[in-house]
Amino acid sequence: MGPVIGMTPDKRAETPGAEKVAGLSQIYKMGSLPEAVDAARPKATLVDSESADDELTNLNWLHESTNLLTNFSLGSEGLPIVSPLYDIEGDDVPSFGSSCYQNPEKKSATSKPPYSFSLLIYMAIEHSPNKCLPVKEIYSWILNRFPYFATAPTGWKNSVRHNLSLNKCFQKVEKSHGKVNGKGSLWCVDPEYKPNLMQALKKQPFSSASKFSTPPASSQSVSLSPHYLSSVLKQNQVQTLKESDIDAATAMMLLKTSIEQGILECEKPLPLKTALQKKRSYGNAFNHPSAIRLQESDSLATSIDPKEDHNYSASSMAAQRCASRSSVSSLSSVDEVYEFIPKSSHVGSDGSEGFHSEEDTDGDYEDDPLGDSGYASQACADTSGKGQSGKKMRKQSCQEIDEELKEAAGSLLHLAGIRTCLGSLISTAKTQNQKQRKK
DNA sequence: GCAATTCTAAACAGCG
DNA sequence: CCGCTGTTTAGAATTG
Repeated sequence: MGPVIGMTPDKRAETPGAEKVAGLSQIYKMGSLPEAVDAARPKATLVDSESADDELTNLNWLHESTNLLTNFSLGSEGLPIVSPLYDIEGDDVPSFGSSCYQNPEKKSATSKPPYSFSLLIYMAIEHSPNKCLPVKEIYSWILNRFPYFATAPTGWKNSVRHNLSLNKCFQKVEKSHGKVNGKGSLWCVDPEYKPNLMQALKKQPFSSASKFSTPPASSQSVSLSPHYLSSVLKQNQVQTLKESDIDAATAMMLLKTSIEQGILECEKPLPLKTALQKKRSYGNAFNHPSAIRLQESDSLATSIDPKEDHNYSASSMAAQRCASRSSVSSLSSVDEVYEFIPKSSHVGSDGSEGFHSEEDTDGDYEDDPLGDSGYASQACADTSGKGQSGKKMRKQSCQEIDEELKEAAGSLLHLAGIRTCLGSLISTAKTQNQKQRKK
């Protein structure tokens, strides 16, 4: 987080919020003090960087944070304090900046959000009804939720754009359907990377509470990540059901194969390693034509991914590909999501192993697609010359894939819903039938 | 110490 | 021309 500290002295003098940030960045750096801490603490303590440092070393914050976790889960109004997560959970069509859940961020108006820009963008986009936002809307969402940026140096917008451009999690979608502002594009979250983003979110300070809190079963003190994930899932379900045309044929295939093999299978508690392997090979659970088609498209898309060349090493993209193969399934079952979270959260400190096992043969997996850290890998990217055109091609195919994914996911989700709904009906009908036969 | 990650700054081009 | 958007590069700080 040091960049602010790393600002040149003159720049720091220029920027009004800089001195605040310098102190607060210590808190941010910790990555363990959620904004709830800000809310529960006197602001003076926050601004005092020295005391923050002390707390860093003497671990008092840990004790505090355990207390704060209560507040963290439940706000004063009985609402989860982590509004972005809560929001996604609560509303299909989120309202911006007007509801009660905007307060938590505003409580920490002077503190830098404990989210990376990637996650901020992700949350902003996920909050949008269409899961697509122009840059301006992303700005405003962030501003709305994290007023810190209102006083922060304007460079953060540059950082947002920088992230959008460089981060392969975000796709640029040309405004084709008569959007109002002719300027700029819409930005969406690449569905391939949603699981990764969610995992990254899980790794954030807020969701680190899940490490302390009880499993999701405990209703009110439920960990946030499952909340978030399930809420995103719910939203995706609604979204896909609304937006996608459900291919009946595909649906039947899904009903016969994927659901049986995938969802049913994933409902069983699995050993960690098995679960992880299943995660990796989830594409296998979708061994129906459309799934195969998707996989093919997937590999096609990723194979021409210029970002892969530019931003990330091939090995990391292999991880992305692998993760992406499970993206549909990752969002297709709450059970699976829930199954995944606690395990991944205790697999490793960063939970990165959540998407793979040590036995991976697809390459060296890297779980975090969020960074713009590809700079280093540029050195080994000998195909970086593909540049823009390749990226556009990739974007196009990604859009196509996105559509296909939506369709498939929609079909699957829809059928899963039908299945669960009809399941009881069918079973009751069966029992009734059996009773009649017995008579 | 090093690599990876993240953030910030800046330059530049394209577009409205 | 100006402002916004998007891309790219460079550098600094942090973290594991």
